Amino acid sequence: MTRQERRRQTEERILGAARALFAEVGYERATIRGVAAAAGVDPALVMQYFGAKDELFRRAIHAPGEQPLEIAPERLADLLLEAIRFKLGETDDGSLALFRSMLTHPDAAEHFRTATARQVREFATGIPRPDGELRASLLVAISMGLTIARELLRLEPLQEATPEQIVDLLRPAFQSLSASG
Amino acid sequence: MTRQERRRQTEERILGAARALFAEVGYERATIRGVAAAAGVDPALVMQYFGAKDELFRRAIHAPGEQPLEIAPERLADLLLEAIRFKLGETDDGSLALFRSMLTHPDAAEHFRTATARQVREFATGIPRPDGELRASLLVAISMGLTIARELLRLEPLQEATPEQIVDLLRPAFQSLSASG
DNA sequence: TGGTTCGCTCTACATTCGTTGAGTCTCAAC
DNA sequence: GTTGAGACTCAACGAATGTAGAGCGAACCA
Repeated sequence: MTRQERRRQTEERILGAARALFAEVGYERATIRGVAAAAGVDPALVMQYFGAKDELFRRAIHAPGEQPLEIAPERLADLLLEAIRFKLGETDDGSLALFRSMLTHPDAAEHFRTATARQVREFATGIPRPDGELRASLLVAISMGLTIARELLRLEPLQEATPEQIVDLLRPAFQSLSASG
Repeated sequence: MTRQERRRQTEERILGAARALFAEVGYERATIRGVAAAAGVDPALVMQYFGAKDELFRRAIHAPGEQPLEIAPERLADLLLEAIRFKLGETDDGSLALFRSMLTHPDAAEHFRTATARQVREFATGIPRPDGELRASLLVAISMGLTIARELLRLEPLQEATPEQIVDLLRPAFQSLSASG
């Protein structure tokens, strides 16, 4: 194995450990030393590779292949429900790290705000109404609340339910919010 | 003014400053020194009165008159929407402090979990169905997501909308989730 | 094979935090 | 008016954290 490969591999291991730790305890309680220990590496190396804790976090929450989903104006509700069903149960640590930290870490909050604003505008094009953006915001708020309650707070009834069950119950709600008529 | 009154008043001032600071920046970033400064008091006094930071937080999030609302089995949706409309725009710092910190502070998470579990059981009695608890959990998750998005993250379209607008848009969703038929 | 680069570690510093114990000052009781 | 209690402050400690710089050892290039 070449030197460059080994270096890249170590960096990826640190990034993975960081993602997991940020997702588990949030930005403030996750320490450089903790990340380094989880990655089997010296804390100074983390600094050397990422410069600062903020930068490490920024890299950690940056999901690799996050392509925007297509919007068919009428089937928006179904598409969103599909996305939620997919995400529930298999939410990636990057997103969880962002969710976990966005209430206490200003950078995380800002990142989420801009990402959400883009998503809201995107959804809103599928809801041709004067209050389209508000409806889209509610859709985002609802799915955010759902992920937080189930994956982070681990509320019992939600955690035990299957994604299909949840999505079925949520369908009327999403349809009424995304109704274009 | 007697000595006891003055003492009580100081304690209340500290508690108010703590509530506000916890609500603004969360448990980890709020410091005893910060609370003390906001209350115009020495940090040591905060310790003397509350013993530890954890205890201060516990006292800060303990809302004074939080009586459980009555549940008329059929009008559950309307009652919940009423509660949401009331809370939106005038959410107390104690609740915001709890929301802000519950993803990163284990004690806050535990407090929220038990409070929510009780609330879910309460709502579930108004939804006589096999999946009543799951439906109730979804209702809680939705209103939590709404409060977080609007009051803590301050997402624009949500913040600009009036409580009435929001409640109106949410009504079908709540009715479908709390439908007892 | 000798030198140099580079991945990586060791040690340490400065800051900030929660927390503590001694001390000060004011007010109430006798 | 003296005394004592209690509200409040001062100064400091120990631990943890982000961060910096020097140094080590092995892999690469000549």
